[in-house]
Amino acid sequence: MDLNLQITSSGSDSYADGEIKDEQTNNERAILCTELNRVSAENHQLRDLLSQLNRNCNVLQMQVVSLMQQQEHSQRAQIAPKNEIINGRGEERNNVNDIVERQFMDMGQNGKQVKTDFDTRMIGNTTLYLPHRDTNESWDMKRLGKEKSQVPSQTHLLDSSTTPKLNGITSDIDQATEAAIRRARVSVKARSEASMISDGCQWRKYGQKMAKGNPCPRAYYRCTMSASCPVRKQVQRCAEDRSVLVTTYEGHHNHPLPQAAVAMASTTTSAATMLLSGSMPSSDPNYFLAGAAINSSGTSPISVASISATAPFPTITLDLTRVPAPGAQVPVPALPSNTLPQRAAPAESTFSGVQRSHELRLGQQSRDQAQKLPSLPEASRATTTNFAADSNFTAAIVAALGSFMAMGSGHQSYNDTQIGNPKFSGK
DNA sequence: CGCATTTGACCGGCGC
DNA sequence: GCGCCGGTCAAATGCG
Repeated sequence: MDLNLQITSSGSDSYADGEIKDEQTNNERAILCTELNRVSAENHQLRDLLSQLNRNCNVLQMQVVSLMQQQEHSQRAQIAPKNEIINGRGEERNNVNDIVERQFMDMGQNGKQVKTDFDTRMIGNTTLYLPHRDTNESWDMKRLGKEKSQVPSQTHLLDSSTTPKLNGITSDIDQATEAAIRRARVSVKARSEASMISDGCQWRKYGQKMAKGNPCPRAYYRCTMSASCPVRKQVQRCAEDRSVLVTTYEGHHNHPLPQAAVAMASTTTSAATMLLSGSMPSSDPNYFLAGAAINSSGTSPISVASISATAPFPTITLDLTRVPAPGAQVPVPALPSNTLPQRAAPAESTFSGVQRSHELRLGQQSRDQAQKLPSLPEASRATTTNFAADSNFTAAIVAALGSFMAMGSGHQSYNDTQIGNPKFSGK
């Protein structure tokens, strides 16, 4: 206002007009810059908030899983507490959990230091160790179970796989172990007509080979969410059953992951860690880790996860084709729908994994036969109980299964190359 | 035109 | 040393 008065009182009108316009332009520019800065700052804050919410969501998901496992265990312990005491399984489990907890402790310089990295929360009798809110924790989630003195403690260590460092914890793992973990592999077998299962990550195909003993070509992908991400995966159709897609993951991500990808990444890392924990019997070439869910007839166990020592690299296989799980009924917190990848899904290229497996069975069998399948709660209870022997890995597997089911509603694979499809010519 | 995929070449490990 | 095999590279090709 003052400026206008001064200018209008000057002698040169044309000069004054030009100056006024310049001043107005400068003012508008300054205002716009200020506004832009404000919006940028607000945007930054919102992103931080969103990131924090995602982390909290992951933490809560894993806590729910863990609590449900504990609940299941409590119920079973009430049903047959004597059996465990008589056959000594209770003691054995405690030993296992001691090992798990020791593994966790070993990852830090000492347990005390590790624990001080977390806030603690009490839910019932369970102590939860959460990452500090005010730090950019590379841990998506850590959880320690009940105190040792109580019935089977469960320790869930979820390597974030989303960041290069684990804030003073990974730094204590010697490099050889880290290298070994990188070489450890996790295979996922799932029924899918799509060329690739949706795991929430973005992949770029960098090669394809015909592998010996399988007429279907093997495709090689690398993660493209970060330029330096070391994660690779191989996708190949099963020779025996070409409706089954075998996806093998290697390495862990060194960048933040979308929530939809967290479960799989966690599974990979947890499996790798577990594989190297020495918990598997050396005498067994193929050791069925867990998931020996007994079906309703009580005859044939359904293997869900197995460890292979015969493969060139330590490999754990999750066989989702055998999980008799209809859709969303698994007692696993399905990921919220808003965590689904944004890419629109075409009609047919959706991964349905477990769900499709079940649908196929229903399509091939009569209703009566289908009803003979183990009911889900029954099967999952057995699975959960057996998994509890290695709870570190349990939560990750369960989370991965839940994630798959949540994604079953439709997500396009990153590319639509048909692996093993007749129209696809191998090398 | 830029980017993703394809595919032949290349490399290293392993067994003989 | 040689061949086989799995894995990766990179130029060519295709596609939107």
